[in-house]
Amino acid sequence: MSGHYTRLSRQHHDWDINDSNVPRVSEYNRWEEWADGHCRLVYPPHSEEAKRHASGWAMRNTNNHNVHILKKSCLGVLVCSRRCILPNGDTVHLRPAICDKARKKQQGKPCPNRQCSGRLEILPCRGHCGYPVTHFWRHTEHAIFFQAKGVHDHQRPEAKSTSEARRSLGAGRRVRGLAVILDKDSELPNKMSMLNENKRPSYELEATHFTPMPSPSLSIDKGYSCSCPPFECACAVQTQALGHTGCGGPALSYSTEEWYPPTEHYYPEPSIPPPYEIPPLGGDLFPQEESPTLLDLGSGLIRSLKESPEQPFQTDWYPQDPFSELDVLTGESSQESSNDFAMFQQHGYYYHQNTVSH
DNA sequence: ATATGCGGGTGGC
DNA sequence: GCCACCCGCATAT
Ligand SMILES: [Zn+2]
Ligand SMILES: [Zn+2]
Repeated sequence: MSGHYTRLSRQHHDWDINDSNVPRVSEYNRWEEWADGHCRLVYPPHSEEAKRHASGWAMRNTNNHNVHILKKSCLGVLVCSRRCILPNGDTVHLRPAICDKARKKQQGKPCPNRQCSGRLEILPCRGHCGYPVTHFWRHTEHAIFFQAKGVHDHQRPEAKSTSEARRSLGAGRRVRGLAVILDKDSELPNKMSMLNENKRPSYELEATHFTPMPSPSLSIDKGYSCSCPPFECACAVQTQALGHTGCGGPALSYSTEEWYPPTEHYYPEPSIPPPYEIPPLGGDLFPQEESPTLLDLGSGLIRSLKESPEQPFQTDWYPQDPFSELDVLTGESSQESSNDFAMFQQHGYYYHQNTVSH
């Protein structure tokens, strides 16, 4: 925080969140809700969003055992197991709850598209060497540094505001209005006898949410290298140059004390296939009882174990809550009855450890 | 109830 | 040691 600084008229990220000394910038980036790709941004110390470590992506705290740097990892997106297309052409891409307990309740719920028999499931993020994209936050007197690693290989979840709106609507009272659009049975509290199996989440309003494509951004990254296999990895991608969303802000001049030599080497991996596609219907991935439905979750232990080999990196969906199925999505429609078991195991694994690695 | 953070602890490499 | 994660606990909405 003191001493001399070397002026670098270079570009914005010549620093790394792990550097012992981060630069003192003279210009800040504007808030980037959907920062994607390997990027580094510097926000003003009073930026509300930055102070909240917010993001459009559903990021959860992770324990990196580093009190100076907050680390978060992406939870992916909540999609329909059948990848259905809504009447308006949109797809289901809800926001995974950050709270573990709430997230577990989301899974297995019926697809909000009442014409669809699918169920909601988490599409884990594997944008960083097969692992979830990570965000790092570091505060200094003069700025809040942000660094992301990896390229989301899934659609953007609905905005946080939308998610919150829904939650507040459905939580306390009976879902009305929006939910009614596509939803019908949810209107009736229908006693608690029924499992949330029948109640569709009040996610209908998602139907109008626009979807900006996954994050196909392909670009060259400078100053960043990834050690994962060329195939299947796009960690090194830096969205910055995209006019789109990635990060990258306009030049930001600042001075710093150190600068590490960038190691050029990235993998121009083609974008990930869009998660949204015409519903296979036929050879679907989930033959009905195979999908992580509520019931399945109940006996999920078995399921996850036997299917795990398929996924070298399954982030988090560890079906272990035998009751998650009975409950509803988020506050959706608090069935005033079935709540007892809800208070089962609640945790919210937030992990974070050391910061950025490669 | 859910969002966020914290931090000890485990297990793999 | 690094790192992804588990898990209980605390605080604020
Ligand atoms: Zn569907
Ligand atoms: Zn992601």
